[in-house]
Amino acid sequence: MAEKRLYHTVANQILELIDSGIFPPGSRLPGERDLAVKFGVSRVAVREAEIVLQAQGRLEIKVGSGAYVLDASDLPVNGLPKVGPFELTEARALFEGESAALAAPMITDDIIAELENYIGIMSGKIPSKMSSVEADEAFHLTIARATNNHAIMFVINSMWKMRNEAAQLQKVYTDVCQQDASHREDEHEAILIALKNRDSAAARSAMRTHFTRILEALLKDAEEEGLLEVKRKVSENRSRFLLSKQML
Amino acid sequence: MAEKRLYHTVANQILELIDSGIFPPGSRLPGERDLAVKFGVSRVAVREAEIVLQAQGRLEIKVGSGAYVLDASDLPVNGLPKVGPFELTEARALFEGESAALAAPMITDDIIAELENYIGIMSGKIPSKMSSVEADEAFHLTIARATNNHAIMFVINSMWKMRNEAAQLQKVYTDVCQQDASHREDEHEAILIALKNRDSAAARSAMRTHFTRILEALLKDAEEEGLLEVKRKVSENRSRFLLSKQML
DNA sequence: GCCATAAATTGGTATAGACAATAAATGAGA
DNA sequence: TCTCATTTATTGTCTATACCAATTTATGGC
Repeated sequence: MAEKRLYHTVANQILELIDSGIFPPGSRLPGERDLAVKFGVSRVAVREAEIVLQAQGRLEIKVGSGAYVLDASDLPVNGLPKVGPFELTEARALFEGESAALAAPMITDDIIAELENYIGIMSGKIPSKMSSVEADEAFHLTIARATNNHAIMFVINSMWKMRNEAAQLQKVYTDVCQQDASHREDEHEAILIALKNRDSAAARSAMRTHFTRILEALLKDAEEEGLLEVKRKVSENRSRFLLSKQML
Repeated sequence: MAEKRLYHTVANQILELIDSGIFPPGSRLPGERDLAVKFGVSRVAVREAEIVLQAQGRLEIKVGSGAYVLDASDLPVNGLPKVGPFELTEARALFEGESAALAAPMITDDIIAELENYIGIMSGKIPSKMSSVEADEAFHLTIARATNNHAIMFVINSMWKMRNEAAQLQKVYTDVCQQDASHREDEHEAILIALKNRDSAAARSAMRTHFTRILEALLKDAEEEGLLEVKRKVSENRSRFLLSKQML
Protein backbone atom coordinates (compact mmCIF):
# COMPACT_ATOMS: atom_id res chain seq x y z
CA MET A 1 0.00 0.00 0.00
CA ALA A 2 2.71 2.43 -0.96
CA GLU A 3 0.95 5.75 -1.47
CA LYS A 4 2.49 8.61 -3.31
CA ARG A 5 1.91 11.32 -0.76
CA LEU A 6 2.50 10.92 2.92
CA TYR A 7 -0.84 12.38 3.88
CA HIS A 8 -2.51 9.64 1.85
CA THR A 9 -1.02 6.90 3.97
CA VAL A 10 -1.78 8.87 7.10
CA ALA A 11 -5.38 9.36 5.98
CA ASN A 12 -5.68 5.63 5.37
CA GLN A 13 -4.20 4.86 8.76
CA ILE A 14 -6.77 7.14 10.36
CA LEU A 15 -9.54 5.48 8.40
CA GLU A 16 -8.34 2.10 9.61
CA LEU A 17 -8.59 3.27 13.18
CA ILE A 18 -12.12 4.46 12.51
CA ASP A 19 -13.30 1.38 10.63
CA SER A 20 -11.77 -0.97 13.18
CA GLY A 21 -14.12 0.50 15.74
CA ILE A 22 -11.44 2.07 17.88
CA PHE A 23 -12.90 5.48 17.08
CA PRO A 24 -16.61 5.07 16.34
CA PRO A 25 -18.68 7.86 14.77
CA GLY A 26 -19.14 10.73 17.16
CA SER A 27 -15.95 10.06 19.04
CA ARG A 28 -13.01 12.38 19.13
CA LEU A 29 -9.70 11.16 17.87
CA PRO A 30 -6.32 12.08 19.37
CA GLY A 31 -4.81 15.47 18.77
CA GLU A 32 -2.56 16.22 15.86
CA ARG A 33 0.48 16.08 18.07
CA ASP A 34 -0.34 12.64 19.43
CA LEU A 35 -1.15 11.20 16.04
CA ALA A 36 2.05 12.64 14.65
CA VAL A 37 4.22 10.73 17.11
CA LYS A 38 1.96 7.67 16.86
CA PHE A 39 2.43 7.47 13.10
CA GLY A 40 5.98 8.72 13.20
CA VAL A 41 5.29 11.69 10.91
CA SER A 42 5.18 15.43 11.26
CA ARG A 43 2.17 17.41 12.36
CA VAL A 44 1.65 18.92 8.94
CA ALA A 45 1.26 15.45 7.46
CA VAL A 46 -1.44 14.60 9.99
CA ARG A 47 -3.05 17.96 9.43
CA GLU A 48 -3.15 17.52 5.66
CA ALA A 49 -4.61 14.06 6.08
CA GLU A 50 -7.36 15.36 8.34
CA ILE A 51 -8.08 18.17 5.89
CA VAL A 52 -8.78 15.77 3.05
CA LEU A 53 -10.85 13.55 5.34
CA GLN A 54 -12.84 16.60 6.30
CA ALA A 55 -13.31 17.47 2.64
CA GLN A 56 -14.62 13.94 2.12
CA GLY A 57 -17.10 14.37 4.94
CA ARG A 58 -15.52 11.75 7.18
CA LEU A 59 -14.31 14.13 9.86
CA GLU A 60 -15.40 17.36 11.41
CA ILE A 61 -12.60 19.48 12.80
CA LYS A 62 -13.43 21.95 15.51
CA VAL A 63 -10.85 24.54 16.48
CA GLY A 64 -9.63 24.24 20.02
CA SER A 65 -11.61 21.08 20.49
CA GLY A 66 -10.50 18.30 18.19
CA ALA A 67 -11.35 16.16 15.18
CA TYR A 68 -14.59 14.21 15.44
CA VAL A 69 -15.57 11.14 13.45
CA LEU A 70 -18.68 11.56 11.31
CA ASP A 71 -21.07 8.77 10.45
CA ALA A 72 -20.03 7.61 7.00
CA SER A 73 -23.29 5.74 6.45
CA ASP A 74 -25.32 8.91 6.28
CA LEU A 75 -25.37 10.17 2.73
CA PRO A 76 -21.96 10.46 1.09
CA VAL A 77 -22.47 7.75 -1.54
CA ASN A 78 -24.21 9.56 -4.35
CA GLY A 79 -24.95 12.70 -2.48
CA LEU A 80 -28.56 11.60 -2.71
CA PRO A 81 -30.49 10.64 0.40
CA LYS A 82 -32.45 7.44 0.71
CA VAL A 83 -36.11 8.29 0.59
CA GLY A 84 -39.29 6.28 0.63
CA PRO A 85 -41.91 6.30 -2.13
CA PHE A 86 -44.32 8.46 -0.16
CA GLU A 87 -41.78 11.09 0.64
CA LEU A 88 -40.56 11.25 -2.91
CA THR A 89 -44.00 11.46 -4.43
CA GLU A 90 -45.08 14.13 -2.00
CA ALA A 91 -42.01 16.20 -2.79
CA ARG A 92 -42.47 15.72 -6.51
CA ALA A 93 -46.11 16.80 -6.28
CA LEU A 94 -45.02 20.08 -4.74
CA PHE A 95 -41.85 20.80 -6.68
CA GLU A 96 -42.92 19.60 -10.11
CA GLY A 97 -46.16 21.49 -9.62
CA GLU A 98 -44.18 24.69 -9.18
CA SER A 99 -41.92 23.76 -12.05
CA ALA A 100 -44.89 23.45 -14.39
CA ALA A 101 -46.44 26.64 -13.06
CA LEU A 102 -43.27 28.60 -13.74
CA ALA A 103 -42.77 27.00 -17.14
CA ALA A 104 -46.30 27.76 -18.34
CA PRO A 105 -45.95 31.49 -19.04
CA MET A 106 -42.66 31.18 -20.87
CA ILE A 107 -42.80 27.84 -22.67
CA THR A 108 -42.03 27.82 -26.37
CA ASP A 109 -43.89 26.06 -29.15
CA ASP A 110 -40.85 23.92 -29.83
CA ILE A 111 -40.85 22.52 -26.35
CA ILE A 112 -44.60 21.91 -26.49
CA ALA A 113 -44.07 19.88 -29.64
CA GLU A 114 -41.34 17.95 -27.86
CA LEU A 115 -43.71 17.18 -24.99
CA GLU A 116 -46.38 16.00 -27.42
CA ASN A 117 -43.84 13.65 -28.88
CA TYR A 118 -43.05 12.13 -25.49
CA ILE A 119 -46.74 11.61 -24.78
CA GLY A 120 -47.05 9.83 -28.09
CA ILE A 121 -44.16 7.55 -27.24
CA MET A 122 -45.63 6.70 -23.85
CA SER A 123 -48.97 5.79 -25.38
CA GLY A 124 -47.24 3.73 -28.05
CA LYS A 125 -48.66 5.82 -30.87
CA ILE A 126 -45.23 7.03 -31.87
CA PRO A 127 -42.62 4.32 -32.35
CA SER A 128 -39.29 5.04 -30.75
CA LYS A 129 -36.26 3.37 -29.32
CA MET A 130 -37.17 5.16 -26.13
CA SER A 131 -38.90 3.11 -23.49
CA SER A 132 -42.10 4.30 -21.87
CA VAL A 133 -40.46 5.21 -18.60
CA GLU A 134 -37.67 7.01 -20.42
CA ALA A 135 -40.25 9.10 -22.24
CA ASP A 136 -41.97 9.75 -18.94
CA GLU A 137 -38.70 10.99 -17.46
CA ALA A 138 -37.99 13.11 -20.52
CA PHE A 139 -41.47 14.63 -20.28
CA HIS A 140 -40.95 15.89 -16.74
CA LEU A 141 -37.37 16.99 -17.25
CA THR A 142 -38.30 18.90 -20.38
CA ILE A 143 -40.90 20.88 -18.46
CA ALA A 144 -38.24 21.74 -15.90
CA ARG A 145 -35.94 22.78 -18.71
CA ALA A 146 -38.64 25.11 -20.00
CA THR A 147 -38.28 27.18 -16.83
CA ASN A 148 -34.77 28.16 -17.95
CA ASN A 149 -33.78 27.83 -14.31
CA HIS A 150 -30.80 25.57 -13.65
CA ALA A 151 -31.58 25.23 -9.96
CA ILE A 152 -35.05 23.89 -10.78
CA MET A 153 -33.65 21.55 -13.42
CA PHE A 154 -31.20 20.23 -10.86
CA VAL A 155 -33.94 19.57 -8.33
CA ILE A 156 -36.26 17.76 -10.73
CA ASN A 157 -33.35 15.79 -12.08
CA SER A 158 -32.30 14.82 -8.56
CA MET A 159 -35.79 13.57 -7.82
CA TRP A 160 -35.66 11.28 -10.80
CA LYS A 161 -32.25 10.03 -9.81
CA MET A 162 -33.56 9.13 -6.38
CA ARG A 163 -36.34 7.22 -8.05
CA ASN A 164 -34.04 5.35 -10.39
CA GLU A 165 -31.20 4.57 -8.05
CA ALA A 166 -33.32 2.86 -5.45
CA ALA A 167 -34.28 -0.54 -6.85
CA GLN A 168 -37.11 -0.86 -4.36
CA LEU A 169 -38.55 2.47 -5.36
CA GLN A 170 -38.29 1.59 -9.02
CA LYS A 171 -40.35 -1.54 -8.56
CA VAL A 172 -43.06 0.23 -6.62
CA TYR A 173 -43.30 2.95 -9.20
CA THR A 174 -43.49 0.72 -12.23
CA ASP A 175 -46.10 -1.40 -10.49
CA VAL A 176 -48.26 1.60 -9.86
CA CYS A 177 -47.72 3.15 -13.26
CA GLN A 178 -48.39 0.13 -15.37
CA GLN A 179 -51.42 -0.77 -13.38
CA ASP A 180 -53.29 2.18 -14.75
CA ALA A 181 -51.46 3.58 -17.70
CA SER A 182 -54.60 5.13 -19.08
CA HIS A 183 -54.83 7.48 -16.13
CA ARG A 184 -51.28 8.54 -16.70
CA GLU A 185 -52.00 9.36 -20.33
CA ASP A 186 -54.94 11.54 -19.42
CA GLU A 187 -53.01 13.32 -16.74
CA HIS A 188 -50.06 14.05 -18.98
CA GLU A 189 -52.47 15.30 -21.59
CA ALA A 190 -54.04 17.64 -19.06
CA ILE A 191 -50.66 19.02 -18.14
CA LEU A 192 -49.83 19.62 -21.77
CA ILE A 193 -53.09 21.44 -22.43
CA ALA A 194 -52.52 23.72 -19.47
CA LEU A 195 -49.03 24.51 -20.75
CA LYS A 196 -50.40 25.16 -24.23
CA ASN A 197 -52.77 27.70 -22.73
CA ARG A 198 -49.90 29.24 -20.79
CA ASP A 199 -52.05 28.78 -17.71
CA SER A 200 -49.84 28.62 -14.63
CA ALA A 201 -52.51 27.69 -12.12
CA ALA A 202 -53.93 24.97 -14.34
CA ALA A 203 -50.49 23.54 -15.00
CA ARG A 204 -49.70 23.39 -11.32
CA SER A 205 -53.04 21.82 -10.56
CA ALA A 206 -52.72 19.23 -13.31
CA MET A 207 -49.25 18.26 -12.20
CA ARG A 208 -50.35 17.90 -8.61
CA THR A 209 -53.32 15.81 -9.64
CA HIS A 210 -50.93 13.55 -11.48
CA PHE A 211 -48.83 12.86 -8.41
CA THR A 212 -51.86 12.79 -6.13
CA ARG A 213 -53.18 9.85 -8.09
CA ILE A 214 -49.81 8.10 -7.90
CA LEU A 215 -49.69 8.62 -4.17
CA GLU A 216 -53.16 7.24 -3.67
CA ALA A 217 -52.23 4.22 -5.74
CA LEU A 218 -49.16 3.77 -3.57
CA LEU A 219 -51.29 3.93 -0.45
CA LYS A 220 -53.77 1.41 -1.79
CA ASP A 221 -50.95 -0.84 -2.87
CA ALA A 222 -49.29 -0.72 0.53
CA GLU A 223 -52.53 -1.46 2.31
CA GLU A 224 -53.10 -4.55 0.23
CA GLU A 225 -49.77 -5.93 1.28
CA GLY A 226 -51.13 -5.66 4.77
CA LEU A 227 -47.89 -5.45 6.62
CA LEU A 228 -48.36 -4.04 10.04
CA GLU A 229 -45.41 -1.74 10.00
CA VAL A 230 -46.27 -0.46 6.59
CA LYS A 231 -49.84 0.20 7.61
CA ARG A 232 -48.76 2.40 10.43
CA LYS A 233 -46.64 4.47 8.12
CA VAL A 234 -49.39 4.59 5.57
CA SER A 235 -51.93 6.00 7.95
CA GLU A 236 -49.38 8.57 8.96
CA ASN A 237 -48.69 9.52 5.44
CA ARG A 238 -52.30 9.46 4.38
CA SER A 239 -53.21 12.01 6.98
CA ARG A 240 -50.25 14.11 5.98
CA PHE A 241 -51.19 13.97 2.38
CA LEU A 242 -54.81 14.83 2.97
CA LEU A 243 -53.55 17.91 4.70
CA SER A 244 -51.37 18.81 1.80
CA LYS A 245 -54.34 18.36 -0.50
CA GLN A 246 -56.13 21.10 1.36
CA MET A 247 -53.35 23.43 0.39
CA LEU A 248 -54.14 23.27 -3.27
CA MET B 1 -15.91 36.82 2.42
CA ALA B 2 -14.65 35.84 5.84
CA GLU B 3 -14.01 32.11 5.65
CA LYS B 4 -13.29 30.04 8.67
CA ARG B 5 -10.03 28.48 7.60
CA LEU B 6 -7.31 30.27 5.73
CA TYR B 7 -6.92 27.59 3.12
CA HIS B 8 -10.58 28.09 2.22
CA THR B 9 -10.04 31.69 1.23
CA VAL B 10 -6.85 30.75 -0.58
CA ALA B 11 -8.68 27.98 -2.44
CA ASN B 12 -11.37 30.45 -3.48
CA GLN B 13 -8.74 32.93 -4.61
CA ILE B 14 -7.15 30.25 -6.74
CA LEU B 15 -10.53 29.29 -8.18
CA GLU B 16 -11.13 32.93 -9.05
CA LEU B 17 -7.88 33.01 -10.97
CA ILE B 18 -8.97 29.89 -12.81
CA ASP B 19 -12.54 30.99 -13.51
CA SER B 20 -11.41 34.42 -14.64
CA GLY B 21 -9.52 32.74 -17.44
CA ILE B 22 -6.07 33.72 -16.28
CA PHE B 23 -5.26 30.05 -15.82
CA PRO B 24 -7.36 28.04 -18.25
CA PRO B 25 -7.70 24.24 -17.96
CA GLY B 26 -4.43 22.53 -18.81
CA SER B 27 -2.28 25.44 -17.80
CA ARG B 28 0.15 25.41 -14.95
CA LEU B 29 -0.32 27.85 -12.12
CA PRO B 30 2.50 29.57 -10.26
CA GLY B 31 4.54 27.69 -7.71
CA GLU B 32 3.54 27.45 -4.09
CA ARG B 33 6.16 29.98 -3.13
CA ASP B 34 4.96 32.56 -5.65
CA LEU B 35 1.32 32.13 -4.71
CA ALA B 36 2.24 32.42 -1.06
CA VAL B 37 3.75 35.89 -1.49
CA LYS B 38 1.02 36.85 -3.96
CA PHE B 39 -1.71 36.07 -1.44
CA GLY B 40 0.32 37.19 1.53
CA VAL B 41 0.10 33.85 3.30
CA SER B 42 2.50 31.10 4.16
CA ARG B 43 3.43 28.35 1.80
CA VAL B 44 1.65 25.75 3.90
CA ALA B 45 -1.64 27.60 3.50
CA VAL B 46 -1.28 27.56 -0.28
CA ARG B 47 -0.34 23.93 -0.12
CA GLU B 48 -3.40 22.98 1.93
CA ALA B 49 -5.62 24.90 -0.45
CA GLU B 50 -4.18 23.06 -3.44
CA ILE B 51 -4.62 19.74 -1.64
CA VAL B 52 -8.36 20.28 -1.21
CA LEU B 53 -8.66 21.48 -4.79
CA GLN B 54 -6.89 18.33 -5.87
CA ALA B 55 -9.30 16.27 -3.74
CA GLN B 56 -12.14 18.03 -5.52
CA GLY B 57 -10.69 17.15 -8.90
CA ARG B 58 -9.96 20.73 -9.89
CA LEU B 59 -6.17 20.43 -9.83
CA GLU B 60 -3.55 17.84 -10.51
CA ILE B 61 -0.34 18.28 -8.57
CA LYS B 62 2.84 16.79 -10.00
CA VAL B 63 5.92 16.62 -7.85
CA GLY B 64 8.79 18.65 -9.12
CA SER B 65 6.64 20.04 -11.88
CA GLY B 66 3.71 22.06 -10.60
CA ALA B 67 -0.05 22.25 -10.14
CA TYR B 68 -2.10 21.94 -13.31
CA VAL B 69 -5.65 23.12 -13.84
CA LEU B 70 -8.10 20.37 -14.75
CA ASP B 71 -11.16 20.88 -16.89
CA ALA B 72 -14.02 21.46 -14.47
CA SER B 73 -16.62 20.56 -17.08
CA ASP B 74 -15.84 16.86 -17.26
CA LEU B 75 -15.69 16.06 -13.58
CA PRO B 76 -18.23 13.68 -12.05
CA VAL B 77 -21.76 14.97 -12.10
CA ASN B 78 -22.25 14.33 -8.40
CA GLY B 79 -21.65 18.02 -7.89
CA LEU B 80 -24.04 20.93 -7.85
CA PRO B 81 -24.72 23.06 -10.89
CA LYS B 82 -23.46 26.59 -11.12
CA VAL B 83 -26.42 28.90 -10.90
CA GLY B 84 -26.83 32.63 -10.86
CA PRO B 85 -28.37 34.61 -8.02
CA PHE B 86 -31.63 35.18 -9.90
CA GLU B 87 -32.16 31.55 -10.73
CA LEU B 88 -31.42 30.44 -7.23
CA THR B 89 -33.65 32.98 -5.58
CA GLU B 90 -36.50 32.21 -7.93
CA ALA B 91 -36.18 28.48 -7.22
CA ARG B 92 -35.96 29.06 -3.50
CA ALA B 93 -39.07 31.24 -3.57
CA LEU B 94 -41.03 28.40 -5.10
CA PHE B 95 -39.54 25.43 -3.27
CA GLU B 96 -39.14 26.93 0.17
CA GLY B 97 -42.65 28.30 -0.16
CA GLU B 98 -43.95 24.78 -0.60
CA SER B 99 -41.69 23.55 2.16
CA ALA B 100 -43.22 26.02 4.58
CA ALA B 101 -46.73 25.27 3.38
CA LEU B 102 -46.27 21.56 3.99
CA ALA B 103 -44.57 22.11 7.32
CA ALA B 104 -47.32 24.38 8.66
CA PRO B 105 -50.01 21.76 9.40
CA MET B 106 -47.65 19.36 11.12
CA ILE B 107 -45.08 21.52 12.85
CA THR B 108 -44.44 20.87 16.54
CA ASP B 109 -44.12 23.38 19.35
CA ASP B 110 -40.53 22.31 19.90
CA ILE B 111 -39.55 23.23 16.39
CA ILE B 112 -41.40 26.53 16.63
CA ALA B 113 -39.37 27.32 19.74
CA GLU B 114 -36.22 26.44 17.83
CA LEU B 115 -37.20 28.81 15.03
CA GLU B 116 -37.86 31.58 17.53
CA ASN B 117 -34.39 31.05 18.88
CA TYR B 118 -32.83 31.44 15.42
CA ILE B 119 -34.75 34.65 14.84
CA GLY B 120 -33.41 35.96 18.14
CA ILE B 121 -29.88 35.11 17.13
CA MET B 122 -30.27 36.85 13.78
CA SER B 123 -31.57 40.01 15.40
CA GLY B 124 -28.79 39.89 17.96
CA LYS B 125 -31.22 39.66 20.85
CA ILE B 126 -29.98 36.22 21.76
CA PRO B 127 -26.22 35.92 22.12
CA SER B 128 -24.75 32.88 20.42
CA LYS B 129 -21.60 31.61 18.86
CA MET B 130 -23.69 31.20 15.74
CA SER B 131 -23.25 33.88 13.13
CA SER B 132 -26.24 35.62 11.66
CA VAL B 133 -26.03 33.80 8.35
CA GLU B 134 -25.64 30.49 10.11
CA ALA B 135 -28.82 31.18 12.03
CA ASP B 136 -30.50 32.16 8.79
CA GLU B 137 -29.48 28.88 7.24
CA ALA B 138 -30.61 26.94 10.30
CA PHE B 139 -33.97 28.71 10.19
CA HIS B 140 -34.76 27.59 6.67
CA LEU B 141 -33.36 24.09 7.09
CA THR B 142 -35.35 23.59 10.27
CA ILE B 143 -38.57 24.42 8.47
CA ALA B 144 -37.68 21.86 5.84
CA ARG B 145 -36.97 19.36 8.60
CA ALA B 146 -40.42 20.01 10.01
CA THR B 147 -41.93 18.49 6.87
CA ASN B 148 -40.48 15.12 7.87
CA ASN B 149 -39.74 14.62 4.19
CA HIS B 150 -36.14 13.73 3.39
CA ALA B 151 -36.51 14.60 -0.27
CA ILE B 152 -37.58 18.11 0.65
CA MET B 153 -34.78 18.45 3.19
CA PHE B 154 -32.34 17.39 0.51
CA VAL B 155 -33.61 20.01 -1.91
CA ILE B 156 -33.54 22.90 0.54
CA ASN B 157 -30.13 21.80 1.74
CA SER B 158 -28.87 21.67 -1.85
CA MET B 159 -30.10 25.19 -2.44
CA TRP B 160 -28.10 26.44 0.48
CA LYS B 161 -25.04 24.58 -0.66
CA MET B 162 -25.28 26.24 -4.05
CA ARG B 163 -25.41 29.57 -2.29
CA ASN B 164 -22.42 28.83 -0.09
CA GLU B 165 -20.18 27.10 -2.56
CA ALA B 166 -20.17 29.89 -5.09
CA ALA B 167 -17.99 32.66 -3.75
CA GLN B 168 -19.58 35.12 -6.12
CA LEU B 169 -23.08 34.22 -4.99
CA GLN B 170 -22.07 34.47 -1.38
CA LYS B 171 -20.90 38.03 -1.82
CA VAL B 172 -24.05 39.11 -3.61
CA TYR B 173 -26.27 37.57 -0.97
CA THR B 174 -24.49 39.04 2.01
CA ASP B 175 -24.52 42.44 0.33
CA VAL B 176 -28.25 42.30 -0.16
CA CYS B 177 -29.00 40.81 3.22
CA GLN B 178 -26.96 43.21 5.30
CA GLN B 179 -28.25 46.15 3.41
CA ASP B 180 -31.71 45.76 4.87
CA ALA B 181 -31.60 43.41 7.79
CA SER B 182 -34.74 44.87 9.28
CA HIS B 183 -36.81 43.63 6.37
CA ARG B 184 -35.42 40.20 6.86
CA GLU B 185 -36.39 40.21 10.50
CA ASP B 186 -39.97 41.19 9.77
CA GLU B 187 -40.25 38.59 7.04
CA HIS B 188 -38.93 35.80 9.19
CA GLU B 189 -41.31 36.88 11.91
CA ALA B 190 -44.21 36.70 9.47
CA ILE B 191 -43.21 33.20 8.45
CA LEU B 192 -43.04 32.12 12.06
CA ILE B 193 -46.48 33.53 12.85
CA ALA B 194 -48.00 31.71 9.92
CA LEU B 195 -46.41 28.48 11.09
CA LYS B 196 -47.65 29.07 14.63
CA ASN B 197 -51.18 29.39 13.27
CA ARG B 198 -50.66 26.21 11.25
CA ASP B 199 -51.73 28.24 8.23
CA SER B 200 -50.33 26.66 5.07
CA ALA B 201 -51.37 29.37 2.65
CA ALA B 202 -50.04 32.14 4.88
CA ALA B 203 -46.76 30.32 5.40
CA ARG B 204 -46.29 29.85 1.66
CA SER B 205 -47.16 33.47 1.01
CA ALA B 206 -44.83 34.77 3.72
CA MET B 207 -41.95 32.69 2.45
CA ARG B 208 -42.50 33.85 -1.11
CA THR B 209 -42.67 37.45 0.02
CA HIS B 210 -39.34 36.96 1.75
CA PHE B 211 -37.61 35.81 -1.42
CA THR B 212 -39.52 38.25 -3.56
CA ARG B 213 -37.94 41.08 -1.62
CA ILE B 214 -34.49 39.53 -1.95
CA LEU B 215 -34.95 39.17 -5.67
CA GLU B 216 -36.04 42.76 -6.07
CA ALA B 217 -33.02 43.87 -4.07
CA LEU B 218 -30.84 41.79 -6.36
CA LEU B 219 -32.40 43.40 -9.40
CA LYS B 220 -31.91 46.88 -8.01
CA ASP B 221 -28.35 46.07 -7.04
CA ALA B 222 -27.53 44.73 -10.48
CA GLU B 223 -29.03 47.76 -12.16
CA GLU B 224 -26.93 50.11 -10.10
CA GLU B 225 -23.77 48.45 -11.24
CA GLY B 226 -24.89 49.40 -14.71
CA LEU B 227 -23.05 46.77 -16.62
CA LEU B 228 -24.45 46.27 -20.06
CA GLU B 229 -24.42 42.52 -20.04
CA VAL B 230 -25.97 42.41 -16.62
CA LYS B 231 -28.69 44.80 -17.63
CA ARG B 232 -29.80 42.57 -20.43
CA LYS B 233 -30.08 39.63 -18.11
CA VAL B 234 -31.88 41.70 -15.54
CA SER B 235 -34.61 42.76 -17.90
CA GLU B 236 -35.02 39.17 -18.90
CA ASN B 237 -35.26 38.03 -15.34
CA ARG B 238 -37.45 40.85 -14.22
CA SER B 239 -40.10 40.00 -16.75
CA ARG B 240 -39.87 36.39 -15.77
CA PHE B 241 -40.25 37.22 -12.16
CA LEU B 242 -43.23 39.45 -12.68
CA LEU B 243 -44.89 36.54 -14.37
CA SER B 244 -44.17 34.29 -11.47
CA LYS B 245 -45.58 36.88 -9.12
CA GLN B 246 -48.91 36.63 -10.87
CA MET B 247 -49.02 33.00 -9.95
CA LEU B 248 -49.20 33.65 -6.24
C1' DG C 1 22.46 19.09 -33.68
C1' DC C 2 22.74 15.55 -29.92
C1' DC C 3 23.08 14.12 -25.50
C1' DA C 4 24.86 13.45 -20.93
C1' DT C 5 25.60 16.24 -16.96
C1' DA C 6 25.00 20.17 -13.86
C1' DA C 7 22.14 23.68 -12.00
C1' DA C 8 17.77 25.75 -10.96
C1' DT C 9 12.95 25.07 -9.98
C1' DT C 10 9.20 22.76 -7.76
C1' DG C 11 6.56 19.90 -4.72
C1' DG C 12 7.09 17.08 -0.20
C1' DT C 13 8.27 16.76 4.53
C1' DA C 14 10.12 18.09 9.02
C1' DT C 15 10.87 21.12 13.01
C1' DA C 16 9.91 24.77 16.11
C1' DG C 17 7.33 28.36 17.64
C1' DA C 18 3.52 31.85 18.32
C1' DC C 19 -1.39 32.52 18.34
C1' DA C 20 -6.50 31.79 19.12
C1' DA C 21 -10.40 29.16 20.29
C1' DT C 22 -12.10 25.78 23.24
C1' DA C 23 -12.42 22.81 27.17
C1' DA C 24 -11.04 21.58 31.81
C1' DA C 25 -9.56 22.83 36.31
C1' DT C 26 -9.67 26.03 39.91
C1' DG C 27 -11.34 28.90 43.40
C1' DA C 28 -14.12 32.56 45.45
C1' DG C 29 -18.67 33.70 46.97
C1' DA C 30 -23.54 32.50 48.06
C1' DT D 1 -22.74 22.22 48.44
C1' DC D 2 -23.59 24.64 44.50
C1' DT D 3 -22.76 28.35 41.08
C1' DC D 4 -20.21 31.16 38.32
C1' DA D 5 -16.18 33.72 36.95
C1' DT D 6 -11.26 33.12 36.32
C1' DT D 7 -7.32 30.70 35.32
C1' DT D 8 -4.92 26.90 33.18
C1' DA D 9 -4.25 23.37 29.85
C1' DT D 10 -5.32 21.43 25.53
C1' DT D 11 -6.10 21.72 20.65
C1' DG D 12 -6.37 23.46 16.06
C1' DT D 13 -4.31 27.26 13.04
C1' DC D 14 -0.71 29.64 10.82
C1' DT D 15 3.99 31.10 10.05
C1' DA D 16 8.89 30.70 9.14
C1' DT D 17 12.80 28.10 7.92
C1' DA D 18 15.25 24.39 6.34
C1' DC D 19 16.28 20.23 3.77
C1' DC D 20 15.15 16.45 0.55
C1' DA D 21 13.54 14.34 -3.82
C1' DA D 22 11.63 14.70 -8.31
C1' DT D 23 11.45 17.33 -12.40
C1' DT D 24 12.67 20.70 -15.58
C1' DT D 25 15.90 23.69 -17.73
C1' DA D 26 20.43 25.23 -18.80
C1' DT D 27 25.12 24.00 -19.88
C1' DG D 28 28.96 22.22 -22.30
C1' DG D 29 31.43 18.78 -24.72
C1' DC D 30 31.04 15.93 -28.77
